[in-house]
Amino acid sequence: MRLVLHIDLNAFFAQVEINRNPSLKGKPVAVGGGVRGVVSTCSYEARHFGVHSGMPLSDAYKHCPDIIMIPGDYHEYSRQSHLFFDAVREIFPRIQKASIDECYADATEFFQDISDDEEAMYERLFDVQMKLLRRTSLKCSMGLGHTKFMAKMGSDYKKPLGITFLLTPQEWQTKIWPLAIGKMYGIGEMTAPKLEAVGITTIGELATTASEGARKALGSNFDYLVGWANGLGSDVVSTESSQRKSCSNDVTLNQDTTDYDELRQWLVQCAEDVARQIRREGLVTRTVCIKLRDNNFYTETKRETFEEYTDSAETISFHALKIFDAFYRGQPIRLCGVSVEDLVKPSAVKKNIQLTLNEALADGGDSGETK
DNA sequence: TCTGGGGTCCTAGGACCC
DNA sequence: TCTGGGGTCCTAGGACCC
Repeated sequence: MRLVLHIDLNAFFAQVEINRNPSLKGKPVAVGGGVRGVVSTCSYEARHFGVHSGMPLSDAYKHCPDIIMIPGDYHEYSRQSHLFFDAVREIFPRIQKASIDECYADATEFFQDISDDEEAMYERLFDVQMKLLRRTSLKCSMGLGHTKFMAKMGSDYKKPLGITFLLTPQEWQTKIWPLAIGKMYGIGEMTAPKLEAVGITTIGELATTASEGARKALGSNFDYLVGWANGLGSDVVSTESSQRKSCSNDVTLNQDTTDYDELRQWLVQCAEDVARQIRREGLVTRTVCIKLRDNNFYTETKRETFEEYTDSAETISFHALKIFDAFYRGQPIRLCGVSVEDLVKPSAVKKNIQLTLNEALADGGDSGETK
């Protein structure tokens, strides 16, 4: 059986901020901002006050009036993420990045000589954790199991700096089965209440269910989720970095607006940002989508697919505005944005691609900016 | 001063073609 | 003159995750 390790950077953004400003150490710190923003990540001290990611800033201040709010520096987080995972890769050559702050590693060979001695394995993993901490000043927690799902549940089990083994059915059933169903990766805030309504409140209850109600609540996801709850699932750590499929930029306005021209200007700005990003990455698109969220938090998306692939800001803006004109009805808008889908490398496109002259010139260069 | 921003995957239905 | 079946593409939205 393969051994899969999941590594999760604990309160990653907050850690980065504390590392570069040690006076924040031991204090309730949150990364987040904007007039109508939410907490992106917060320190464990802030969590003691009940603050958590996704919480509106106004609520965070209510829970913890002294919270130190820091606007995010995502370039820096991305840079440190790369440094961290480069360090991981030196120890585990086969890793699969799952997000900016977590990855899976194939640890089968790493433990090959001691795979029957959990104590020795634990010590070896603890050494890795400390080595990574010394090297990057970043704390991580780790989970070890036979599938990616098991490893993921393990790294979440104890934070920060936790190490959790889920290698035997006993470990799995004593540690994971008692957890609330909402703690299961893959069960979100829409599905958890449905399962609770049919009497399934823990992961163990899902694992052993024979309930028709549960089958109905989960629909086509029933089989694999019950499998996961029983420790089944994929153990394939895929090392190739996957090509991104979409790129988006949206903005929550400081105040709701019905101003047609203002909304158009925001959309153009979002379209330009998206075009800049895909050009930087050497990608082209043929589907443009706009998103509008109204004052009731009702969100609509509309998209259009066209013949020719493009990376032109003008073309993307043109389509975004065309869609907007066709369906905006004057309701107060709190968020608008543009995304592009069907992203591909130009070389993968058989049909002729329309690149503007400027953008074609910028293609090999550093700056994708035109006009 | 309720509810960010950036993603992924999936589903269902309609249009269209043979 | 009453209506198949299969396949693909496109669209809109749901759910989830960090």
